[in-house]
Amino acid sequence: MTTIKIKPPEIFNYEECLWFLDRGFDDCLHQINKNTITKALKIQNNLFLVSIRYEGTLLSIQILQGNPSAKEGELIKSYISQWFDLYTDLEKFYKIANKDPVLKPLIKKYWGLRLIGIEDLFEALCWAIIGQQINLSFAYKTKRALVENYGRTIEHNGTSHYLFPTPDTLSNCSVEALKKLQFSRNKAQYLISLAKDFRDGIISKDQLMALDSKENMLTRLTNLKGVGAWTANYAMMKCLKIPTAFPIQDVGLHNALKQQLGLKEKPTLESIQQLAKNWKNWEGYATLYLWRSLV
DNA sequence: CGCCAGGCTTAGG
DNA sequence: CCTAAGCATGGC
Repeated sequence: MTTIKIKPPEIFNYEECLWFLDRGFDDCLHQINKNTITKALKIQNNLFLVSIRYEGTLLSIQILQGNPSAKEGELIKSYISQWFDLYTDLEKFYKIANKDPVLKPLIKKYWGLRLIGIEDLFEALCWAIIGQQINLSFAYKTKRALVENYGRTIEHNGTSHYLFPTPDTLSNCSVEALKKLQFSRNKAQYLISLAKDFRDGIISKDQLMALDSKENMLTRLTNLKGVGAWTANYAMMKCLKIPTAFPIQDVGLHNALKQQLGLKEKPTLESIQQLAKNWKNWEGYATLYLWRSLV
C-alpha cells in the first residue's frame, strides 16, 4: 500500500484542523474515525480513497484504494497540502493578529488552525448556495441528499465514500427532482444553472485563477445566478485561497464579533469595516478564527 | 402572526 | 440607487 508523507509548516495544529472537519455536523464528503480522516478524491479523472493521520511531525497519507502513478502521488500530496492550506505563511497573520484586540486571544486559543478548503470550485459554490439563509444542520442534510443521489461512490470495507456530483450530472437534473431533496425552487434552479455554466466552460477555477484581481473575480462570480457577494467571497476564501476574501455579510461572523466584543446587538457593516482595518490582507483568516470562536 | 439560520433575485419606488 | 418580499425548512 502506498503511503505519502507531508511535512507541515511549523505553525500547524492537527487537532484544530480536525475540529473544523468534525464540528458536530454530518459532512458526507469525508469521514472521521478518532484521529483519522478518510476521503474520496478524484485526481485526473481517477478515483482514490485516502486516509490521513498525524504521526510524530508528519501528515501520513495512506492510499486505501486506487493505485496512483508517481505523478498522481505528487498530485495527491499537493491536493492534501492545499486542502489543509499548508502553503500559507501563518506567521505573518499572527504578527498582525497579535496587535488586534479581537484576534489576539483567538490566535492563542486556536494556534495552528488552518483554513480547510474546498478544492473544487463547483463544489464550493454549490455548497455556499446550499447553505444560504438556512441553518447549517439543514444545509448538511440537503447536501448529503444531493451527494447520495448524484455523487459517485467508492466502496471500502462496507462503507460508501462519496464524491461531490459533477456539473455534467447535475446539469441533467430537473428542478422538481431537486425539490424532492428539500431544495427550494430558487436553489434548485441556481444549482442546475451553475452546473450548466461549468459544463459549458462559462466558468472554471482555472479561468478565475488567471485573473489579476479580486475585483475581477468577484464580478465573474456574482454574474452567476444565485451567487451574490457573500457566496463569491466564501468561494474565494475556501477555494481560490484569496487571503483578502472577506464574507463580511456572514451571520456567523456577526455573531462571533458580537460575542467577542460583548455587544448587545450584532455589529453594523460599517463597524465591521472599521475593525477589519486591523486585519488588512488577512480578512479570510480573521473570519476563520472568528468562526472558530463560535461554540 | 415566531424568529432567525454561513443570502439571493426580482419587483417596485 | 435603495428597500421589501418571497423563498423552504429546522431548531430553539
